[in-house]
Amino acid sequence: MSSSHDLPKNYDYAEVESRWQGIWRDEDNYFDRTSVKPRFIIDTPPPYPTGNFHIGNAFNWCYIDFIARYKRMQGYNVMFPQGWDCHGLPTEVKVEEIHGITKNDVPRDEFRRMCRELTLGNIEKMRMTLRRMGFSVDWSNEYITMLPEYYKKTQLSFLRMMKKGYIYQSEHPVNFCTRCETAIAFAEVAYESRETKLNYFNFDGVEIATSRPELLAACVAVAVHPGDERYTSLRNRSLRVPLFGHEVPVVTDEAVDPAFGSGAVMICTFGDKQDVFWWKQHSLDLRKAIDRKGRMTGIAGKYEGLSSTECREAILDDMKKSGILSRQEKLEQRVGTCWRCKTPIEIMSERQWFVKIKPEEIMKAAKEIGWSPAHMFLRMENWVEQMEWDWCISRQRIFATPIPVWFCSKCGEMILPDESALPVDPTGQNAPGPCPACGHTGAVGEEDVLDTWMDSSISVLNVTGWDGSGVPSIFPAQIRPQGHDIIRTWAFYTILRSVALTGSRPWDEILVNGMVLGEDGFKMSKSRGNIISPEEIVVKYGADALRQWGAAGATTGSDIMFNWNDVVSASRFQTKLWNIARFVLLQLEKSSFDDTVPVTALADRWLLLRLSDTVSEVTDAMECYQFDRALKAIREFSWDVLADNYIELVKGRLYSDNSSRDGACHALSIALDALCRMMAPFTPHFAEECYSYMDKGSVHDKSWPAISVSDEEARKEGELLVKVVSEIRRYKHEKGLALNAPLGRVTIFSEHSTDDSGDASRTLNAEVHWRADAAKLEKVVSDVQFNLSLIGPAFRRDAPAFMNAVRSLSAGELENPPAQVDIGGKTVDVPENSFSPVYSYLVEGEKVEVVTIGDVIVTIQTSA
RNA sequence: GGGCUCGUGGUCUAGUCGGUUAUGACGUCGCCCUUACACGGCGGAGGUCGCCGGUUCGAAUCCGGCCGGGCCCA
Repeated sequence: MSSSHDLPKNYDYAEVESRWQGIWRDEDNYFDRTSVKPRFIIDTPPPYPTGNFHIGNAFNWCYIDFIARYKRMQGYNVMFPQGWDCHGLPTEVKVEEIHGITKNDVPRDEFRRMCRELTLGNIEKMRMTLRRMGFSVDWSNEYITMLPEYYKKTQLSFLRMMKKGYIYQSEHPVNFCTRCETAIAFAEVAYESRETKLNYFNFDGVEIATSRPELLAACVAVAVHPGDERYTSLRNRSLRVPLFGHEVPVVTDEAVDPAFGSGAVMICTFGDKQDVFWWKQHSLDLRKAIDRKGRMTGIAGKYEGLSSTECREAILDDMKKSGILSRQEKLEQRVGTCWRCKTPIEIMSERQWFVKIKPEEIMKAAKEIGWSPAHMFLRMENWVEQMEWDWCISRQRIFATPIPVWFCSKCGEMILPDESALPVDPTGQNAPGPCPACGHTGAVGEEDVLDTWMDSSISVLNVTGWDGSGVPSIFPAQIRPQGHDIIRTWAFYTILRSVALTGSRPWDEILVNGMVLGEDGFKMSKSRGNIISPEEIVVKYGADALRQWGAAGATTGSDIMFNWNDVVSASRFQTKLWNIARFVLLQLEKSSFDDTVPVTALADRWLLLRLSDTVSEVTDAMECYQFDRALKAIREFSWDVLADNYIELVKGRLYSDNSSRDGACHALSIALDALCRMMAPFTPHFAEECYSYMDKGSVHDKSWPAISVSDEEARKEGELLVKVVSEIRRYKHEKGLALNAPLGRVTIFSEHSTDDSGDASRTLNAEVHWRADAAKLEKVVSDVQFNLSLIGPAFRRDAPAFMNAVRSLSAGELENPPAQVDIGGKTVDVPENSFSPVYSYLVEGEKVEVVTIGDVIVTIQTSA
């Protein structure tokens, strides 16, 4: 195949990446349902098809792809599916915008068709980005939640959960967005700080403070603290609501804060969650003053039809006119808003569908899952512990999975479809049969649709093949990778649904990634103008450089700032590695070598030992999903160990015809092979390109490197060799010599006799002698070095005294330590190896320069 | 107000179940175009590890308090 003679001098990421993307086949990444290999199933987050796969998605997918590729190389049968979570409001709004209509201008079916069409186009755009990033997605397991084969499973799961008693219908206060005209769940409420006014007014003789005067018509009671002396006379009385005139009771409740406002509170249905609590607690009336569109209702009398803001102004005006408004104060408050459109939410009592939350059940499963990083589990725990209301799953929208239910128009009995008839759309289809209760044949289809989390929270059931007939044999999945922003939604709902439908946890592990921040350290947003798209980066530096940023930019789980520097340095590392590969491949091809002989030269053994260290470090890091640690170890080995030290050491041998060349070639070929394999999950295109020149097929079919060398002698002597070379480089630098300038004679006195195969000599351009005998130098003990990790535990508070005693020993005693020393009148044993002498060397006669490396002496005779 | 999390050279960042000289990148300064690489090599400068206190022979690391950022929730 390719010969390295064709190796281009520069690495052209754009050409290489698009070439391999054209060569790789989708089938290579398919999950094999018949395989006997251990399985590794990933519950990939299905993104919302906005048409724009943003950098936060890219970051998340980088982690997934690192894992998928690594696991394949470790022999797993990997499923890396790709889903699309289609339903929801943003698409409806976009369609209304594009076609210049509102959802009610066209038939339901027509509106859904428009939404589907837009969504399919957006999915196609996002697929392109996924491919351009080199993600090894299993396209045979792609799913699109708006298509019948998926949402019939959503409907099936709904029916099953209803049968098991998890789903019920009831009138209950819910969070309601009056702009979207739909109920939303607590998880979809965002909170914003804002300043409003606290209005004090005369409420039938009692001063009341309220921030929501527009709800006066919905006032159903006045509450005071039972111990509040100011209001003892009010107990068991009723008051007349100003402007409206209806009578409301006075109730007492511990939850009233006497210090807030006037200490008397009006309870409305509903101003906030506390009102709901009181309303239930005291069995109060229900007065709906605001309708689904945010307009005042009939009970608001002359204010009927006004928006709540208009009504607020009008009521305050009227209060002023009638002289009951006494004063207004500024008030800081956190107001709940719709997370999609930021409209303040209202709490309204509506007939809705709910899923029962069973905190113990969810926590039990959540605890069985391995959380990385571990502290992310606390977010789940905190969320579950403070859940007060059940999950409202019904929405008053159109583009969503229909709730598969009809109601008998005569007796109101619920009519359910047969599971085999799914999917169904009750707004466009007749009921499956007569009413089971009264036999009547007329029925009305449910118009409400399901929350889109009802679709996406069964992603793992879908990919594992759940069809209601039992728990799939490949369930649960092995891992859920996702961001920490959706722990309380997607992770929470998925656990809930898995437990409800299968009785067990959805995944073995969950890996939580951080958020991507802009270069300025803030969340990326249009208004800040700090958005950077994956495409933009890929065009400038390539997908592999962006992927390296994803791996090395931050420790797993923490937020990551986008940073061009990291992308640039990633790209430089590729250039460096490309040049290393080029050099190695040219050497390997220059002349044949015998790769069957054992590697014997010191430098070669040292390289393989360091490679073995690197493989175990990288493997360990990958197993813990610490991608930054893994890539860092690879970079250090490549750049520092291999390029700057090893290659420089063995160039002399490589350029020779000597048989000692074989060992170096062999070591280089092992190192390059292993490096390509370890880089494959991170930079699949780059690794494949380098590997292709080795004529061994695709690197992505290869197993993860397994190199295990334990050669402590090579470590010790190799480090010395490297250290000698680097010290003499420094020496040359200090003397103003060029690094390749001839140096004369270098003698290394080390107690371990070392054979470096002449590598040091050729590298330093000097005559190098290794000698095991003592240097003929005057050696003087000049200092002492302590081993604190030994002295500390042994002496505790006496450690300083011990060290002082040692310092005052004679030179001879420092070299041959006494068995005991006196410290402050006490005699203590001297632990072995607790200190060692530091030597200086005095030289007589010849002009010899001395460099010391620990207890090794290196002399340099510059005059030839 | 509560929970979680972070604060490390100019910038970003690793390390955090205590141990000798605190990691790397970018930037910066000096020397070097040595036949893989100047997107390079070699060498240097630059840090009170947010502040205060405690535990300890020894603290970036453990404990307490404070200051400042972020996220989530009331």
